[in-house]
Amino acid sequence: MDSYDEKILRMLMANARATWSDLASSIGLSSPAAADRVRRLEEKGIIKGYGVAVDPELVGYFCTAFVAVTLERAELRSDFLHLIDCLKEVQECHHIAGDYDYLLKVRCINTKDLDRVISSGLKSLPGIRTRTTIVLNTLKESTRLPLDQVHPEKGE
Amino acid sequence: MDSYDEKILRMLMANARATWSDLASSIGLSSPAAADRVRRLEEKGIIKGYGVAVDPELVGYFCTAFVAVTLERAELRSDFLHLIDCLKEVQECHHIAGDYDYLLKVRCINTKDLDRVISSGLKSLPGIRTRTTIVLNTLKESTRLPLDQVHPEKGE
DNA sequence: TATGAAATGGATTGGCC
DNA sequence: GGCCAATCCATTTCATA
Repeated sequence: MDSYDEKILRMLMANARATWSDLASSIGLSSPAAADRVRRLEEKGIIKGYGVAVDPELVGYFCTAFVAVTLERAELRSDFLHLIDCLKEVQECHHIAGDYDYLLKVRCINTKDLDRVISSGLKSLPGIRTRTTIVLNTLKESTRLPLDQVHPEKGE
Repeated sequence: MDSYDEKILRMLMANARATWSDLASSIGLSSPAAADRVRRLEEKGIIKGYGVAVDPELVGYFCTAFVAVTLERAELRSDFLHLIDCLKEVQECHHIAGDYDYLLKVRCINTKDLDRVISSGLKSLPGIRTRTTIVLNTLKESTRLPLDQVHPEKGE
């Protein structure tokens, strides 16, 4: 992870479909060298994959919500994690400190669809307690890391 | 937005660096047709961009938190939104229903860095109240939309 | 690990349906 | 809107440092 790698990550964060030659010239290396570095970043697991940012509303997803979850019995944990894995509407699942155990980010078609995910999906487990926070409007949503301070000793 | 476009989005969500010919053959079109469709999806705003998924911990970001924010006076709103825009550590900002006004997702180097973002960043505004929830572990984090039910009438 | 040149293969353009 | 064919350009490989 030197400054070339940082530039590569920054470039790919801005446009993952950039050609190797664009990538290479923008960071000041030859194409083979840039491609080699990207392959190594992939092998190290620093680059986990490439994706596309789709406007959720333009494809019919009008409802975003955060669902805080508490499991009333510890035995539920593995069932819960499996359920989360299967529910495509659950985009994120974080184990959190505080009053609740997990925080989920859920993306649905509308509130009726959210009801389905919560009532037929999550609540299909017994001893699960939820608190849902509806998102009224999303003002910022970036998958980019700050990348101001990359720790070089990591990822080697 | 017909079934070809849906397949394109699904393919790009899985690997945005796929070549045109891979993309084309996987959806059953010729390369120029596939490239045309992607260009149209970009023009319509359905595709907002392409990105790379970087492992946060492997580049030194060990702390994720959700910060709920309440603004005590409505006049703060524009200053707050400008601040959010500038703070690179704030990856997401959602206007929410409920006890708090906004929910932020924040990605930092460590808890000390989180303290800096909250104390010197957010709290630099007067009348702002926050409640921070630390993420202990992230079990799922995908930027993919479910895309099970694309509304064809939208995005035309 | 980087470079440069050669060979390969994919992307783009234009004509046509 | 899509296909095919031809041109053009990017990627990959290999030899070298």
